[in-house]
Amino acid sequence: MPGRDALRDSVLGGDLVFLLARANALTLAAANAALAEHGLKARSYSVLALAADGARPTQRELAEFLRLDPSQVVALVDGLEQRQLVERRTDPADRRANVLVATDAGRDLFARAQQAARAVELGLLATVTAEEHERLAGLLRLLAFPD
Amino acid sequence: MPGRDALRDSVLGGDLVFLLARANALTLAAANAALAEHGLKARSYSVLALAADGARPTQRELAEFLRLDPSQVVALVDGLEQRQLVERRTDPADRRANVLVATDAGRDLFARAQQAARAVELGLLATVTAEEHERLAGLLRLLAFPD
DNA sequence: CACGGACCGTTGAAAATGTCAATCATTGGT
DNA sequence: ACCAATGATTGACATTTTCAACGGTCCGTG
Repeated sequence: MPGRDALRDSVLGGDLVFLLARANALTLAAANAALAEHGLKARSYSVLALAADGARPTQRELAEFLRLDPSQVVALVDGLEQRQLVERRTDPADRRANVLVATDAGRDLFARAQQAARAVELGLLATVTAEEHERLAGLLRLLAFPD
Repeated sequence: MPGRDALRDSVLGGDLVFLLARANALTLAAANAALAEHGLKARSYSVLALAADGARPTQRELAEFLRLDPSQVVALVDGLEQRQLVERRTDPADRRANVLVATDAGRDLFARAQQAARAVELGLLATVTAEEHERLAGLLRLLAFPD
């Protein structure tokens, strides 16, 4: 029987793809748990966040940014729109496209949910200095946005 | 119309959970593409890896380590066993448990797949020094294994 | 020793996600 | 004015996730 962490010291222990997958699974679960009290999940929180800070993204931009199929964005936006947290406005510059805008209620909810999200993030990295925290974010950005 | 990266500079740009999700999605896709020529995906590669380096993990240990439901491990191991890459041996110390062992063919395939995996990882972090690469792995380990 | 509760692997079903093609309205270039 | 390309939407389909139930085994307690 391998000790509790014989596996951790195996080849996969240095495998970035695996570490990313596992870290993602754990943090996603933590985030979903914290967002649940606001009726959100990481996905809907992300959409609300982008709508709330005035970037006025189209659904296609949302899909690309969140790495979702456009049809998944439809469902996500439907949910938020039914709760009156977000509005679809047809883009005056391109009437095929919908631009997402948060309602006042949406911004309010986001502000509260964001605190929960921040608390989770700090909890996850409680053992690390703010400097290392930022370094991690920077390295992840490199992986998340390879230009 | 937000510039190509107005979204990137939004609140989510500093959201660790989001960055992890996106980085995971991209690296997973890259890894799956590279492993496909060996008939593997990231999941089956991980199982094979753990079987191949002699840790002799039980399926339950595999499930916990890979953050999968035990029933998913069944399917994964079934696939590898049918291809004779891996064997189930009932643990002599606990006859309820199966211990996973790679066959010679399994170890061979793993050796080849591992090269592909390493190449992907280096490609993903090509813009970064080896030191930063290792620092990233270390920080991810903190998130992936919060003890 | 026998019992009973806990645990391992397996199965099967249900729910959630992901992927894809087809469609309609609109755009932009020729 | 045409037509290929694009954004959103729908519906179908595959894959993945999650859960409950089961038979076999283990182990501590009576």
